[in-house]
Amino acid sequence: MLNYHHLRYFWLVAHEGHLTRAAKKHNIAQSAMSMQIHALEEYFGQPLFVRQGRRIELTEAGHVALAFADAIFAKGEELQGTMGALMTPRRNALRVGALATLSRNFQLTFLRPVLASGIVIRSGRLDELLQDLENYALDVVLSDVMPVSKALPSLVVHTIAQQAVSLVGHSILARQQRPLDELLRTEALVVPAHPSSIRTDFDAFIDRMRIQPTIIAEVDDMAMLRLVAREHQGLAVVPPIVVKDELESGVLVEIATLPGLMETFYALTMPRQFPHPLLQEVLRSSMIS
Amino acid sequence: MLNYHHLRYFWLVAHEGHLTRAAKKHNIAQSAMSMQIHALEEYFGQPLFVRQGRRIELTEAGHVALAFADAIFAKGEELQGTMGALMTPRRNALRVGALATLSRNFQLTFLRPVLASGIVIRSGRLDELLQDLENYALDVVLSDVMPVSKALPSLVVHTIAQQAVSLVGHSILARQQRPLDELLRTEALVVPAHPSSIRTDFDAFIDRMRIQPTIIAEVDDMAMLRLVAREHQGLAVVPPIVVKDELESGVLVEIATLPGLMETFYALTMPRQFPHPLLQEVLRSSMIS
DNA sequence: CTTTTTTATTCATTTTAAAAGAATGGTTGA
DNA sequence: TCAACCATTCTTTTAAAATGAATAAAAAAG
Repeated sequence: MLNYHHLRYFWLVAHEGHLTRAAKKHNIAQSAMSMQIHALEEYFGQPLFVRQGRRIELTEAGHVALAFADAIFAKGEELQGTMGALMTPRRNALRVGALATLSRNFQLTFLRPVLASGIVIRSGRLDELLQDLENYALDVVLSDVMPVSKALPSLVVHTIAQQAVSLVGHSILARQQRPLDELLRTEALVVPAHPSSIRTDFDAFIDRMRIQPTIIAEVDDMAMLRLVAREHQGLAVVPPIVVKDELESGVLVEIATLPGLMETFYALTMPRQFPHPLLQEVLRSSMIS
Repeated sequence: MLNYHHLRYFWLVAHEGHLTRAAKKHNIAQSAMSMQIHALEEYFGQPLFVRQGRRIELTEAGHVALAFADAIFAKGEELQGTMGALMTPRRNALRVGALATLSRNFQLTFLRPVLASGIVIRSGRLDELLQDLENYALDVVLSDVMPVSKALPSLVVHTIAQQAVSLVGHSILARQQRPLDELLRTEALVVPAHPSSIRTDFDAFIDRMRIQPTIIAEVDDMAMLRLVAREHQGLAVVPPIVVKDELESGVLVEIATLPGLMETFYALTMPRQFPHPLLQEVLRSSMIS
């Protein structure tokens, strides 16, 4: 019978690339690591690692075994998460993590189909939320930045919406008739703070246009950005959905659209044996086809 | 960390339905079983079994856990099989198991696309071959009977060919002009033996027709059936491919087609993380679309 | 070219986890 | 009501895994 304890050590070392580092990282004597992995190699009847100088590298068999080990331990993690979720009182609720800086209106739009079915929303930083996603403490994370692929290789990225980014401000003078580059040069701007895909794209945009804008406020939270845009006499760089209410009531108007600037929204999930039914529902109704 | 040793015991007991029986079956003290499963329950924070009279039943959480355990241990088995396959000298060869009674011409037709790439063919009974398939000692099993689904729940069944079944015999008198039911009533017949899909269907056919044919030979091996058909003066119930050479040379002729009788060929495989490349090739070129 | 650092391996020893064995107690069905 | 069946619990034994120290091998530094 395959010894999963041996397999786990192999898996740890394979991902670390170094036996000693893996041992240190997990507070295990390196001798223990070495012996258990050798036991596994003996069981398989072939080496999984070859010593390549001061590091160890996977053999062909090692690569095959690692792929299986990845699958096996991913399932184990998912099992743990699912069992944990079964115990929580609101266990049928869809657990949503939302980037704290994300537009609340957007979150609402995304979640509207299942609002009545019970959901739990948590805000936080992307790394925190992804951590919880990985631990199956969350079912989905909403983000407007694509996480670096290295962070979580098994992540599933659903692109659920794209929207233009606009210059928004109070309706004064003949603002809407003035050309875009003049607006950007002369008006005081409120922009999303780094890191945010809008800001990154905006910086690239003004660099292309050779404009040095006057930025008087950088705000990472979209809800805050909305309030600042409402108070301020300058212009805000935001997707219209953020100031939806103000646009409808006429407090703010869309002065111009920033060409080529698109904000993309992602729903990030883990590959699941039993995907949350509500999650499938919202993804189906939100997917960009 | 999830203890896979505990999980395996849970898995064994869950499939057995009885703790004691599972323990006996695997030569483990029932106390050991009980304790390890309790450790798992404690780890999950909830019971996996409830005692229901003299048997134990899975809780809801238990059902969820079992589904994961199935997936995990299936992967483990596949890993073992793959590692074993890596060591064999002809490890790139496609390992084909063929029902011993299957037409050789059919096997050849199926395997022709990859004949040059190295293959290993083994004949045997279906249960033996399926056993080897499950242990990843074979990549594919060719059969003309659909295995009972209970035998191997995870089996993948590819339907790769269907062909008519004919009455074949020497070209004498005006055989080909006589009606089918007269042929079946008066001619001595050579037919495939039980169990075979052709024979089952043939029995149903003659029952519908209310015919009591004179069966003078029952042969399970198609190669043997071919020889018998060639020697014999009566008629053989076979798919034409079995006597392909004789039909082409004119030694035998197709007297009639048996309406509604179809032999179906299946390629049986296990779901694989790394399907054999040659297998994908032959399946692609053989699949009935 | 030698020394130092880093890293894997090996082995004897200790520690921990698992298995066995025996006794107990609850259900079920004859 | 009693015997058969089955799960649980406890103590003891056994096996597996972890440790710690010594060894060996390779790369980097001097």
